[in-house]
Amino acid sequence: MTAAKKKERNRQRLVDATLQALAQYGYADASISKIIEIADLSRGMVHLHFENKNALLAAAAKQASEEYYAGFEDWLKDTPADPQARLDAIVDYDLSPNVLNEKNICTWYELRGAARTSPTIGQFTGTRDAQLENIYAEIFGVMTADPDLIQDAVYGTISLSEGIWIDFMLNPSDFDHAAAKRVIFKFLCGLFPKLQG
Amino acid sequence: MTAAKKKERNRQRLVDATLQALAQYGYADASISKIIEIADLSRGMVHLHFENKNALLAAAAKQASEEYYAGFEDWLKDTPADPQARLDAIVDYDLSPNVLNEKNICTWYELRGAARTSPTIGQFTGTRDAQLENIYAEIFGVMTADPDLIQDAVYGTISLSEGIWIDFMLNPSDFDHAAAKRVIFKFLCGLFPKLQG
DNA sequence: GTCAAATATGGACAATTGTCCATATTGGAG
DNA sequence: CTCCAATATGGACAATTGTCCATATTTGAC
Repeated sequence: MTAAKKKERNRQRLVDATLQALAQYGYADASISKIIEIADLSRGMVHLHFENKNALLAAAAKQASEEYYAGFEDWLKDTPADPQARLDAIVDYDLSPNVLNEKNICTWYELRGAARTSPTIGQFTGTRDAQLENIYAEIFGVMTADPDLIQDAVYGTISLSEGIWIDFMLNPSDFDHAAAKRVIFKFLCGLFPKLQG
Repeated sequence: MTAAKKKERNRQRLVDATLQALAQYGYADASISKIIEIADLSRGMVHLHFENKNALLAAAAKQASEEYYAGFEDWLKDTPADPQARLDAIVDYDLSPNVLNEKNICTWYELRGAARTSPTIGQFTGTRDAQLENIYAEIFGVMTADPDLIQDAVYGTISLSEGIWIDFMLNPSDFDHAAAKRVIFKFLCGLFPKLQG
């Protein structure tokens, strides 16, 4: 393996270890000591690859955000263009183990909390949120010309998903996939009676 | 002022300062140094009133939880018993500045994150959640006999409120009260067509 | 094989953390 | 007023934090 590849691999290990530490210990206790222990690398590596700890956290936030969309596009690539099918697929994706697993959800919760005091991290949590809004807005735009309805649908669907993720985080073992999907579609059907629930 | 009263007042200042520090700096940076600076008390006071820092955080979580319900009962005390009026009042309460203000929402977010690794804190965030479920379940129980519908309504309403609170936290200046209330009632009307909304 | 550059190691460092305690101040019963 | 217990102060303490650097190892061009 070339030197550049080895270096890149270690950088990646640091980012992955950071995400795991966030999920496992929370933002407050995701220290560099814990991160390098998970990554099985030495202390100096953080400084070699990143300006400081906050830059490492930002890189982790960036990756978490990008992973969501990479999986998203892959999940939807064979989905028909009609709104019903696409909504169904998106909701399934958001409730699939790709997205809805303890590590992902907890990490995201911690990063969002950190975003409040760290603009560098907020940049990445914010863009993920904005992208998701656009995706929903596009689909709902096919179903209605009423901009207020589109806005309500986007806002409601995202908020509802957000709340469901938090419920999952607080009580992963009790989580009821079917109920979650059913509730989201009950909301959507209330707004768009044409949809099948 | 008696000695006991002065002591109790200082204990209260510690708890209040803790909640403020959580909102202002986040759980990770809400150190004892910051807390006593906000409370304008000396370092040893934490140990006099609480076994350790975690007990102080737990007391803060307890108070935050209880304040929610104290305000809740006060807000609803003159509300008619019919479901429509009560739901309207509850949603208004959850969107009122009593509940939906930056300090409250940020504090709650931080405490919930901390609850994940601290059972002592989780105890209080958990009971608040459970109480809220009961309140909603009781109201929906008046509107339908279908237990599945009740469960979906409770789950959806709480998740949606939760998501809306997070949206507020992430973007308090852009928050649209009217839209939030409208979306919640669109959800409820989808489930219970009899509702006006 | 040689050697300079790139990469990695792990300890040093000041700053800050939560805990604890010796001391000072205050309150109120006698 | 006296004096002891209750309350409050602020510094000491080891542990841990994030940062930085001297040293070691590895890489790959020559």
